[in-house]
Amino acid sequence: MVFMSDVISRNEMLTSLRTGVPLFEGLPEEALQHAISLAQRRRLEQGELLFRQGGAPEAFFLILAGRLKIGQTTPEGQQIIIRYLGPREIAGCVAVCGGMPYPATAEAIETTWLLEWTRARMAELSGRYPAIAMAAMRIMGGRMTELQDRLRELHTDPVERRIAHALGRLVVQAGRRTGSGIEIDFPLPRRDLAEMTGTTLHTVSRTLARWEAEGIVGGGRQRVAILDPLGLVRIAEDLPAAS
Amino acid sequence: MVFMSDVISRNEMLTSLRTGVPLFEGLPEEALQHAISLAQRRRLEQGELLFRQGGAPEAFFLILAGRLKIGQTTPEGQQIIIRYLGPREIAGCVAVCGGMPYPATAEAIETTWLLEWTRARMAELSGRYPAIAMAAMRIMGGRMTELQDRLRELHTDPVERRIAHALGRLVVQAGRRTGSGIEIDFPLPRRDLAEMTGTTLHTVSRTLARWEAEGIVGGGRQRVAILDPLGLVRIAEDLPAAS
DNA sequence: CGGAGTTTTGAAGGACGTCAACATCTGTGG
DNA sequence: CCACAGATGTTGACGTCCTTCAAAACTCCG
Repeated sequence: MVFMSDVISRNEMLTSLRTGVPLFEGLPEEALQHAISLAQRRRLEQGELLFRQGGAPEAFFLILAGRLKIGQTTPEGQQIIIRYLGPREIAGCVAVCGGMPYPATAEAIETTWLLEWTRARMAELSGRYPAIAMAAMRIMGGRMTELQDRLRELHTDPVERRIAHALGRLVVQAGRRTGSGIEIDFPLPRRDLAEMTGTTLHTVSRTLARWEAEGIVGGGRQRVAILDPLGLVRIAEDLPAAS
Repeated sequence: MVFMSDVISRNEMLTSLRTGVPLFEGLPEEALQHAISLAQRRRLEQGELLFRQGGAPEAFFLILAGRLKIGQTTPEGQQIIIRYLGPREIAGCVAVCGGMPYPATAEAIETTWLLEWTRARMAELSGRYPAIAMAAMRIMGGRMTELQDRLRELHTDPVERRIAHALGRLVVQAGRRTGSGIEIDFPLPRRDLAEMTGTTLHTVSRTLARWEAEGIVGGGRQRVAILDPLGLVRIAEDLPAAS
């Protein structure tokens, strides 16, 4: 990955951002250059927090490389994971666009490079180039839809289906083909999978163990690989076991 | 309510929309007039659907009077309620702003008056007056935060606390002072309260019966009134019973 | 090799859903 | 005005999915 170097040229960065970045969808070249010229580059080590739940919305981020975990903590210390964010995705949009405190905490789960815009600069940009504001709204709309779907799942589906759905989403977002199947491309402890699906690590462990015996998933410590994607879909959608 | 008449003047409507409508926050008078001149007025009877989950995003709405229920249905027919929307709130923003199908279904639970903008007109407006786009983003941000909070609740809180939280939100949104307490100002069957909190009408019934015995809530068929708001907060926040 | 973090597995218990029956209210038509 | 049907709400008994509690095995890293 080109961003892994601290000394890449602006040109290299521009090239990689020109396509596949939802935030810049449909944005003219000149606007893209202007936007990037207003950004700060920033590096975050594994375990570092980018922002904290309840903190003032100071900046808005685009992930160049690495991965963030967005989570919420209850007053009692319970954690849940709202979502993971990877390269080309944005972070902090709810707070910065809405002018409210960050609703969740963002932690780097691996070394992460970001572009950072202050709130003022973001406002300036989205005023000058409406396409950026439109794109941000599209992104928020998509995330909102996903949240609604998860809310429904949590209401209506048993644990097993929720875990299957969560893995399905992770495959789309961070799946990497390997010889025998598709692997989730970052360390994913059972504990985190539990916090994504509203259950306990015990139940996740038991469920994965059963699936492993059935040849649906594999993997080791903090690793999950899907060996039989169709089998997983069958569980997620509660279909009868096709012979 | 002034809107209850089908024959109100444009001036009357303008006056009522000038303040307290989040969508028009900080909008200059001229923009407000322009926006309203582009809108269609529309009336919906109780039980009618405004839009359907999965439908193409045709229009964007501002509620003048009445109330909508936003819900999702699973393929198996299970229902959940995402939220209620009342006067001065907007509907359809996720779909229209994001250019995606409506993620949920909107049903009028009482006779409802709306302003309606087509997708094209909304795009035109938010391009011309960035303040409208900003306001829409603020609103979406707020709703997203609320969804995240509910997701966390559903993961971490027992049923009783979730019902208490749901009632708390309804009080803020649609509470009406009465002699003895605060009443939720629209018909709210146990069934709906269950679909808001991810439980069954049986559990809701049992819980409300217990609270009624403790003097915390009251009400009858499709009616809920909060008699002891502090008691409800105590349950929602899991505080020790203050003497 | 030791220690911390992660995962597995078993057993017990409980919160809440499911099933079932009944009560209550509302509106409709005779 | 009453009877009836249908929707809504109440309540009890029972079962179960999943959490909680507990302990041990495994893995990684210094």
